Amino acid sequence: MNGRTQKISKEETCPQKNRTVSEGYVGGQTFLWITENNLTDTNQLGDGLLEMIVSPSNLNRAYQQVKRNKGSGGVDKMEVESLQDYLVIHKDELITSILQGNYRPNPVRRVLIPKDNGHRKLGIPTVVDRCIQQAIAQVLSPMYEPQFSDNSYGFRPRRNAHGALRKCQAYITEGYKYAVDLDLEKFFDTVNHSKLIETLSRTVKDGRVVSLIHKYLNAGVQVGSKIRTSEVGVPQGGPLSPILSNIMLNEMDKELESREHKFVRYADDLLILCRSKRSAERTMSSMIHFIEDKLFLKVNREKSQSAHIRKVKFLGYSFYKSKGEGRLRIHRKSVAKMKAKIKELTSRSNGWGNSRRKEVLRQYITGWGNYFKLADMKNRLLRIDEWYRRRIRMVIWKQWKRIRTRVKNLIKLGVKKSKAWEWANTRKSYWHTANSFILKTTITTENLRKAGYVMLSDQYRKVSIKT
DNA sequence: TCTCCTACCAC
RNA sequence: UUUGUGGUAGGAGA
Repeated sequence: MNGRTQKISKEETCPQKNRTVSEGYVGGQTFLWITENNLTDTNQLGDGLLEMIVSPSNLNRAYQQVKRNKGSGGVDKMEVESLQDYLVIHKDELITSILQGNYRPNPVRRVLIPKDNGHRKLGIPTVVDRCIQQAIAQVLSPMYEPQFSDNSYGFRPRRNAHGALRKCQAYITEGYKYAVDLDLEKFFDTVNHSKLIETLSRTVKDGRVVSLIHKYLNAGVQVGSKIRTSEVGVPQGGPLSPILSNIMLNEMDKELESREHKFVRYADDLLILCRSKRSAERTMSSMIHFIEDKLFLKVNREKSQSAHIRKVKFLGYSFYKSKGEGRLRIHRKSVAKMKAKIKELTSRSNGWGNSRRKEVLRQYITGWGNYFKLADMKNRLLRIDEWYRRRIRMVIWKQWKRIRTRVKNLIKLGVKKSKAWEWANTRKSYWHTANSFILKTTITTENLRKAGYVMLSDQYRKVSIKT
């Protein structure tokens, strides 16, 4: 199964490794291996932002990123494998049409993916558009990073969910026991274009860049063979979308900061910490007002609440306070999800082979345990482990039961008793060794306790890294 | 120490 | 069945 991937990586890494052979005649641009065939036009680098975006080094980095992600194609069905060939041929006309302002992005391909409730709408741009969007994002990111809030953690370099959770924990320790949990309804679909463009042009002074981004917002979606225009929303699926969402919601962050609220935001998930129930309620209604009237976004009132910190769910965790300190625990929905997944992996994965099943389980458990390692849960860890062991035993028992009924049927049909039981025992020992192997080696206390130890060492690391 | 690749997890 | 960030494990190399 990994023969294919090895082959691909060999084929694709070789030209990159060998790129230095051309160093002699292409001078300073050698590291841009897309352009090494035709780089007569590299001295168009000005100080304009658009020129920075279409500069060979930036476009090259963007291309590399798009290729690395190995996403599927957009409406033109071009895949990332053929992207390089396309770019070396059409790079010049692409760049000039972008610079002249007559580049028209393709509409995005509509893909629906199942979510917990309902489905999520994705808009997948063509691979070429993903490159250009990535190039824009790469230039915008360093411009915006300094002005983004310290309390915003989603979609940002060197920031993660764990940082957001640590911050919540710190606020709770400081005595903020009530929280406003605001859920922005279908955030990506409801972004108001003119508000976003207005916010954008406050920082992005190059009007051509703003207009290019505007074109991406207006590119529309293709459903079947029809192209539908998009007056609101930013397509969920483009490299530009995450930073645009942060640019939009940075306005909200600034408002919260000017009101001196304690808050933590992860993408469109917002938690405002308050000292009292009354102030939480007041904050919630005034922030809903602000978000809907000033930012023209919609707040999902059913999912939003102001409540004691024990009741809120944030990034898969929930909170409580013990001995004056804020603590984290795994929200029960996350535990339920994990159980469902393990159930699926242990029972419905027939025909996968045992080593494969063991490997998949190990990967899932380590990933899961690693994400939820911030939770205070020695007891919880052991409970999960116990549950898992019972689950495996049950699977073994069920299989044995199935074998026994089958043996009885065979005897009824006239098969010799000894022959039937001999067969049964070989089946039994097969299943038993298969499953007890998993029981012993995959998860168990060792693996889960390891997650607990990692948590402790991580606290040390966290202190030193996190300034 | 660093670079690159794969796989998985969370949001 | 997509994008982004971060994390974990494994592999190849100097």
